[in-house]
This record gives sequence, structure tokens and C-alpha cells, in this order.
Amino acid sequence: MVYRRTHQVVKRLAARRSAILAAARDAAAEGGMSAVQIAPVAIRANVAAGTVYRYFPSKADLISELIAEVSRDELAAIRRAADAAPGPSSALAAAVTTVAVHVLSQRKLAWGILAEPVDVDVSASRLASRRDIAGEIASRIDAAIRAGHLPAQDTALAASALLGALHESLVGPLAPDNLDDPGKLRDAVQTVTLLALRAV
Amino acid sequence: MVYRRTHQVVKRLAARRSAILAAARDAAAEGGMSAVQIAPVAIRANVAAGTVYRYFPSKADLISELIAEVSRDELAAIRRAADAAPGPSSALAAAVTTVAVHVLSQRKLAWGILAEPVDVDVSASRLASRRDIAGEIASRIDAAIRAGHLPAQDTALAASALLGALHESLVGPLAPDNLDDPGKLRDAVQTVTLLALRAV
DNA sequence: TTCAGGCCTGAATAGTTGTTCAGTTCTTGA
DNA sequence: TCAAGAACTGAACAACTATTCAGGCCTGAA
Repeated sequence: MVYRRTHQVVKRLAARRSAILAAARDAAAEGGMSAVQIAPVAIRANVAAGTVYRYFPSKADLISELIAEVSRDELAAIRRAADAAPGPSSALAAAVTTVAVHVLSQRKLAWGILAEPVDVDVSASRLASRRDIAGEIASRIDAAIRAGHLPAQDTALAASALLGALHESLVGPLAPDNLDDPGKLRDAVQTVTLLALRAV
Repeated sequence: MVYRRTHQVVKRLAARRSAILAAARDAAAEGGMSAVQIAPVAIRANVAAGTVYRYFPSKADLISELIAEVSRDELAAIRRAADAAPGPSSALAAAVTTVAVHVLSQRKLAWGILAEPVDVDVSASRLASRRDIAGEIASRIDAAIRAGHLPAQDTALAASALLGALHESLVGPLAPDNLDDPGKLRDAVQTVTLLALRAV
């Protein structure tokens, strides 16, 4: 045995893997999912196209991991915001606001993660992403119900409806296009949040 | 001039065009948008692949027209239901219920029309479809507001949020999968309709 | 019946990208 | 410094389908 993975190499490999994922994320944030193609991503990450396949078995795996990563970040942000709120109702409000602000601040990425057509099958990871985030919202709704602040209802259905409303109105094709103005943006977030909370 | 389109020929051409569109619609209803491929659609319509191009300049045009057609039907159904209602509030409720029932009864088609990834660009016709239907809902919301049954609000935003909620919760990837049972289906429609109406 | 001209056919073409792999470069331990 | 083996390269490959078009078929007017 004349070659062994030394600590330094392990670190370099991990760094390269992260670089590829980051390149994919940048590409998605810039040009949507359609911009996440192996060759351009490889260039962004300073590797050859073939190298991508030493880290991800296929493009579907790369994108799936991208979706999972973004989803994890999102979930963590939601939890952080909700946990910092003083009670169940404001926790739900904070969670909803967080989602709204996040999707608005990275509209192309959000659209890519959520719904943009991709030429490979990533439905499983999209499903997982939605399930995680909807689950978190559902449990916040549930907490508010238990605290007597909301009427009893089908929390799972309510959570997915709520997310659908946020996504469609903020990053869907009908979303107002003047949301670059911070004032309008704040208004939109507030309006949609209120709408969502009234629904439950 | 020894050849002129006779009435009979014009009718045959129109029938063939309809047959191709119908074949595309059937394919979409059965296997989603991914099943709408030129060769299979041509077979369904009993024509050769090349013939499709005598009626539609490209696959994008075919699918765009399919979306427009389904959208027209949907819009007509919504108007019919809403106009038959006794007042603005129940008209809005009828409109929302109609959307819910329709998307549930043709889930694959609805998903295809609304959001399923397609390999050609159909964003323009999807946008138009959404704009039409959201516009109709928005005007119904507006009528209810003018009648004093709802608080003043951004009706366009509310309408798109409302449709997003319906779509995501009923045909989105998180939609309950046991909606084949008519009882459950009725429950889901009612729950989501209520949720939507509370939001506005 | 004839034939000019549009209509239809379907095999061949073409463009797009994900994926592979033989050859090259780099890393490790002796 | 060297051999062994891993990692990397990037051009070639492969697969999938939309699209084309040369040739055959059908329709309509004379």
C-alpha cells in the first residue's frame, strides 16, 4: 500500500465537493435551474466536466443535493425565527414571514428549487423539501391550535395551502414584478402574511 | 387554378387539427405533459409525425394551444358557476369550489397545465392562463368587497395566493393521495374552499 | 380521365447535453 | 527518487426527440 488518503487530501476532496455544490447553487440563483448544466457548473467550480462525476453519480444527484441543502438552510431559518417568538401565534407568524422574505430575496433560486422544469427527475427531493417545510409549518399551526389561538383543522392541508399561497403570489408567474423596491417588498410580505394567517 | 379548398376539405382540415389537439389533451390527461410528444400524439390522432407540423409550427405552439384551450374551458366553468350564485359572496365561493373540483377531477392534466416541467418554453401561455383565471377570481373578490362582505385588500395578490393555495394543496406533490374516495374528496374541497375564503 | 397542386408520410436529420473512459497528472510512502 | 495507485481531464460518445423534406397520394376543376 503506497497511497493512502491523508487528512489533507480528505479535506481537499470535501472542499472540491462543496465547490461544485456552491457552483451549482450560484448558477441556479443566477439563471435558474436551466443554468445548472454539468459543463458550466464544472467551469465555475474550476474542474473538468468528468470530475463532477467523481463526486455526484449523476446530474439528478447533484441537483437533489442542491435542493436538500437549500431546503435545510430554509428549515433552519424558519425554526430559528419561530423559536425566537414569544408565543405559538407569533411563532407561526414569524415562520410564515421568514418563508416570504426568503423566497423574495432569492426568487430565481426559490423558483428553481420549488417548481422550475428540470430535465432530470428531482421530484423525490422536491417532495422531501416540501414535506419538511410544510411539516414545520404544520407543527407551528398545531401549537397555535393547542394554545387555543386557532380553531381545530387539518393542519397538513392548511400548511401546504399556506405555502402554496406564499409561493404562487410571491415567486409564481403572476408575482408583481416591482418588488425590487424595498417598500413594496415589505408591503407584499405583510399582505401575504396576513392573508395566510387569516386562512388558518 | 385547378385546386381550390372546397368546404369539405376545410372541414376535414379543421377536424384533423381538433383531433391532434384532442390527442394531445388525452395524452396529457393520461401521462402528464411528458407524454405529450409529437410521435405518440400523431399516432393517437392517426396521422404521421410530419403532419402535426402542418397544423402547429412547433411543439411549443401545440402545447400552448392545449393550455389555452383547457384554460378557456376552465374559465367558462368558473363564470357559469359564479353567475348562477345568488350574491357576490356565494359567487366567489362557487368560483373557488369550481376550481377545486376541476383540478381534482383531472389532476394529471391540471398539474401538466399548471406546473409540470416541459422541454419547450410554454411560460407565455401558462402566464396567460393564470392571468385569466386569477383575473376572474380577483373580480369576484372585488365584487364581494364592493358589496361590503369582505374587507378592502389587494385583490390581484389575494387571487393568486388563493389559487396557489388550491393548487398546492390539491394537486401539488404534497396533496393527499387518498382523494379517490368521493367522501374524502368532498371533504378536501370543502376544507380548502373554507380556508381560501377565510383568507380574504 | 387527366393533371396541377396542395396534403400526407415517415425515415433521416440535427441539436442539445448528460455521461464515459483512456490517457495524464498528482499524491503517497519507501 | 521511484513505483503504485488515486484523482483529474476533456474530447468522444450516446440517447433522446423535435423537426425537416423528398417523394407519394389525394382532391378538384376541366
